[in-house]
Amino acid sequence: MKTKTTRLDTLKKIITSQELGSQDEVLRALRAEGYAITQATLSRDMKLLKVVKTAKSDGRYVYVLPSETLYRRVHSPLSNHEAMRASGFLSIHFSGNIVVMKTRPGYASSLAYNIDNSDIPEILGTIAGDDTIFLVVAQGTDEATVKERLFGTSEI
Amino acid sequence: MKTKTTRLDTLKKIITSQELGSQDEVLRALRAEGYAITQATLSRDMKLLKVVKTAKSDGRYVYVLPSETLYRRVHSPLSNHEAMRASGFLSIHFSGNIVVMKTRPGYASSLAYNIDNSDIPEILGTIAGDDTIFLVVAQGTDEATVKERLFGTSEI
DNA sequence: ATGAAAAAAGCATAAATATTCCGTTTTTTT
DNA sequence: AAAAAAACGGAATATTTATGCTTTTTTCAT
Repeated sequence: MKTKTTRLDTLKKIITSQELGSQDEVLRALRAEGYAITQATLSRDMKLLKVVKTAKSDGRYVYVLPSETLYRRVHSPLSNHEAMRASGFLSIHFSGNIVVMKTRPGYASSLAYNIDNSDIPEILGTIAGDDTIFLVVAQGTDEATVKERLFGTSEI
Repeated sequence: MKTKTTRLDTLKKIITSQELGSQDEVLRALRAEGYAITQATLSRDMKLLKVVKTAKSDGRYVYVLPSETLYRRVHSPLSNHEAMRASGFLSIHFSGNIVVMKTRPGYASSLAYNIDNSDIPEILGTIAGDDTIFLVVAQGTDEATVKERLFGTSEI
């Protein structure tokens, strides 16, 4: 389907899953997914999605989605422990029905995005900052269950 | 007022206090504060500070200082009440294991950053918006303890 | 289905931003 | 204190991004 909405979804997927530093690169990624648009349109799409270009510590630039876009539903199951590490995950702590996850700086929103989209019933919702995610879990859910759901094992 | 550090501080101040949409505008604001630099330098400064340009809903662009970079260099051990005031702190309220702090507009992320870096074990994590910070504390931690840790006294 | 109106997207270009290539200053090392 | 190394920043320029204008496509009310 080549509608604008699916293109925007694809764009979001591309931006969260790859580290691209210019609109031309993004454009190529979009082409690879079957969306042939011009840079002008991409610029407008990005403005719409409020995508920002930010500097990484290694001197390169990357596009990132702001947390507003966190609450969208796309379909991508959440990954295993390896993928968690790759996603900047650092630590997890529990306090009542709140889970606090720490990530490497800048990684919180994309990880939260993935968690959101993994549709784990016990996880009611997430809020992400720059390097911290708050996760509200259903009443009565215990640590082991959450870890099991998130990582595939409770041994974290 | 001639060092790079003070210039960066001024830049941060300008970016958090005004809504500027192009480096030229920022450049003029910097000139008004006595820093005559070129766009090239500003671009480098912004890269350093990880400033991002983001779209507002009204179609304009604004520069934003991400919380991660906000206080990398500013290091105040927020221990006393004075320091808290200087950091924009307004109020604190408790609800179970969640603490809600209010700050003057724009100060939340910097204060949260300082709290994060103070490594208080009872505080599991923080998330900041513009003038509000959510803080999750470890189960069983009481108000007095949190205040003691944050302010050096529980009399706030 | 048809024409009017709105939305979307392309093209060309303006505007904005990043970087290369130096000369200069500051800091560090010996 | 001289030599070496690193940091700084400007001018010019390359690169990137935004947008005015126009055409095409879609939507919607008859």
